[in-house]
Amino acid sequence: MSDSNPAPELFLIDGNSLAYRAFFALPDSMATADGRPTNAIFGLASMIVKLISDYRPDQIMVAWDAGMSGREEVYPEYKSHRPPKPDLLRAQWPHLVELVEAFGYTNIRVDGYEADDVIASLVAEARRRSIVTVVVTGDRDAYQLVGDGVTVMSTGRGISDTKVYDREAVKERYGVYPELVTDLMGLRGDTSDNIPGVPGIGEKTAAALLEQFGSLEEILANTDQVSGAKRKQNLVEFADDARISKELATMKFDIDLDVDLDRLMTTTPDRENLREFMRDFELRAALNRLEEALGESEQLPGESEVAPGPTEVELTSGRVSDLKEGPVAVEMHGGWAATDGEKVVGGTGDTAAFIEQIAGLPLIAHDIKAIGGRNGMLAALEATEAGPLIAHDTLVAAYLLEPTRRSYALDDLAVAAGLAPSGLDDEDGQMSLVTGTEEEPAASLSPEIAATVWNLAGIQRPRLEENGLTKLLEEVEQPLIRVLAAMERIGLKLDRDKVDQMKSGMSEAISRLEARIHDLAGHEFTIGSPQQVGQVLFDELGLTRKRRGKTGFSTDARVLAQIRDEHEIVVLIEEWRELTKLKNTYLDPLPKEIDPETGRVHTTFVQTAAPTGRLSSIQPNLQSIPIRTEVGRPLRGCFVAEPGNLLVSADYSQVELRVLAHMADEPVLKGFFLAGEDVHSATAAQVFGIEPEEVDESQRSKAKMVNFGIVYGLTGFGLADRLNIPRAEGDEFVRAYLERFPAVVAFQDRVVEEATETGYATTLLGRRRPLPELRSSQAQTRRQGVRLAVNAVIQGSAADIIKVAMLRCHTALIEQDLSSRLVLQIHDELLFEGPAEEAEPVIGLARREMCAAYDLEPPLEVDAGAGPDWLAAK
DNA sequence: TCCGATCCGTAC
DNA sequence: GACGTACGGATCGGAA
Repeated sequence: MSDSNPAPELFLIDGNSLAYRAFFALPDSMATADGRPTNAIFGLASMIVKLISDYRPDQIMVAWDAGMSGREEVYPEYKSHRPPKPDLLRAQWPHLVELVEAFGYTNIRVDGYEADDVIASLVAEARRRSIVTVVVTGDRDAYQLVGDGVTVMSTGRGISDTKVYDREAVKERYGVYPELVTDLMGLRGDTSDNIPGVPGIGEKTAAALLEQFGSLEEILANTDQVSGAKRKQNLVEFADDARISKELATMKFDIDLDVDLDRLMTTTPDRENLREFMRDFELRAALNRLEEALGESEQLPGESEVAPGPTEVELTSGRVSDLKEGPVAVEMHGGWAATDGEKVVGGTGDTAAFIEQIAGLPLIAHDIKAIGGRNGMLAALEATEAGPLIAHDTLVAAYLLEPTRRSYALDDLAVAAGLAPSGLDDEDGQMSLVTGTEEEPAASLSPEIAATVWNLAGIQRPRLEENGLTKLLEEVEQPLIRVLAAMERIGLKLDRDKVDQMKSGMSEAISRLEARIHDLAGHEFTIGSPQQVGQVLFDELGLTRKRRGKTGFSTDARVLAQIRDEHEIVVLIEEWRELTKLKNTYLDPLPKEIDPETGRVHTTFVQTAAPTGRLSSIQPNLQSIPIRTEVGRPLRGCFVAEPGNLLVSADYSQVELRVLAHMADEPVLKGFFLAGEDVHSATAAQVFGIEPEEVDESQRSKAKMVNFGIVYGLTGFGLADRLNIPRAEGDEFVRAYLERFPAVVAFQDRVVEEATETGYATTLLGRRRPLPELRSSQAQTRRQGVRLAVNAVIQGSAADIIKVAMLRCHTALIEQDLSSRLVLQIHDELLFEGPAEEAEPVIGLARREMCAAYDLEPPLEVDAGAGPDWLAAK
């Protein structure tokens, strides 16, 4: 917008558009403490606050859909493929209207009409009264309204990035002026509204044609002059579609609104009402910004925990010693910077000196493990006399507060907390500075980042406290950062020669399989394409279709196993899949991960990936190295100890079932473990009502699946599907199991009840997973919530336990002056490497520390072994 | 050419 | 129409 434009007076918001945008842009985990979803409410509130803060408008009006404006009569398919409103959005819908009321602004809906037509008619009215108007929407049709005192503020991917379009901006973006926007839409269509347009004509082509001919009708009248035979033909063939599409995209300016704009322009917000509403929905950040914008800093009860800290960043010097005593927020991307909450110090060079200075200080940082890479800040601090002291990691804290967040990028967290973004781009967890400019070199952002980290930490502290997460953070997750960093640094040796040996002959074997498969199919096809495999198996060869997915019939391993006898091609495809999987996923990529510096592979553990509390492993993922099949298992043997060293593997026996027995206080299940019985056989004996010694392998295997299923939130249907038995039998199994273990049922009920009540499931160590699903109006979603709740508690508690075990093992190794070290964690297994002579003591140490990690009833048990490679160690 | 959705398969 | 949690490879189709 140019400077000469007068200040806007009226903002017209397309409520439907904004609500949907906000809903999909913001995490659906966003909810009040009692579990009511708020992401759309927050998004709309934020937008209104932004408008107030940036423009001080005289009036804001929000229009809502109340029909289709008759478009469905012109074109029955209009918006017909839209999925129904998601439950979590539906739940918020009435409150969106309330929100606008609480602001004291006007909701407007006209029966039978869509929001954008209401807006168009309001725009017409505003024009007549010379009111400068901004239309706020994510709907691109609205550009037709631009001009003559009217602009369109368009919301982008996030709700916060907006752009205001005037005539020239529309032309620049779409290649046409506003009056031709509907012609453009007619040509290109709009998939989101199910408007067809002309095939093969996209935005660029449409704009070029309009440039050339002047209008849609001119184009359609002169198709003979259009270049390209196919395009010409399509224009003739789909001319009517284009006309209908244009009509559908054309907004109605002539709805009888029956509103007195002049009177509405003078309404004022009721502030107390608004505060009450925002408090109820816990929209702290939006409220804070509003208060700030309105220059009223009066604090609300319970809202006094405002972050201290530097709001303006000004470098005072380049020495950390100029900071006062206490925690410092540190940053080291590009340049370096540190702040004590009052002043910020920073510089560009000599990070080594900086590290020296912060050693031993309580540090606040965002993802300290990643700062400077694997041999970065933490490694350097470990090498100093005083070592690192992690007082607060904003990444890990954010994860405990909101374990289902999609993004933990610093600026996303900052913005969500109501802070100004720092300008850092750490989308993929790898922080990098946004592109600097000539005047503003990128490195100069370090001070802003440090200040943002400090402020964010200040907001997180009281929230952690309120949610009982401080102890978990300070005693488990943050200490674990150093352990994980050490594991990543040490890495694990991969024997390249052994991998090459496994690979030898594999390409030839795959080629032979391919040739035979094509031969049997009678033609060549892409075996790697499930779609084409499905066509060959089901359409051409007529084999039995089992399950179907979104796009076609499934060809996954379980289906293939079931139709193995119907045609010899099936086994060949199974073999081809197994070999190509092994080669493409492991044998080919893994050797590339060997670091030339160390000769070892160094995974990265992600502490914030799984909402249950589990770790994940990436680049490479060493938590999914094959072990179950003959073909894959030898790969474990390729991971070896250095000469003179051994690997020690120690894994919990049935940790999740023990956690279940403990938490459910289930006497029979506990009895199995206490008596040292085979839990699956014992379960089978119970469920089938026979003696343990009578249990056959098939019965044991079924009981095993049930046991696993319980941990995952068993259903009869799911079990039947997996055991390949009728639905009724699956139900019967589940019924028989639950009848024998009534305490398990009580436990599940308890978990679900508590989670429904509080909005989250809680593990042994107080880790929380929000479960908005349980409050859904849809039964299917609620059932999913039940499964998630049960699983979050069991899997999450097991994750808690092994994290404690890792800390204990790490500490014990150092205290006992052993040089063996942890190298991997695979959920219930710890892998160590060290001198061969330490193997026995390390096995003992691992057993002790892992068993002592948590006092369960039945107690934890550990199997451990040592060997020159990972396969031999188990 | 790139990116996201989908399917699939590996681990626990 | 998934009984949970991950990561990663391949294909495919749409957008650029």
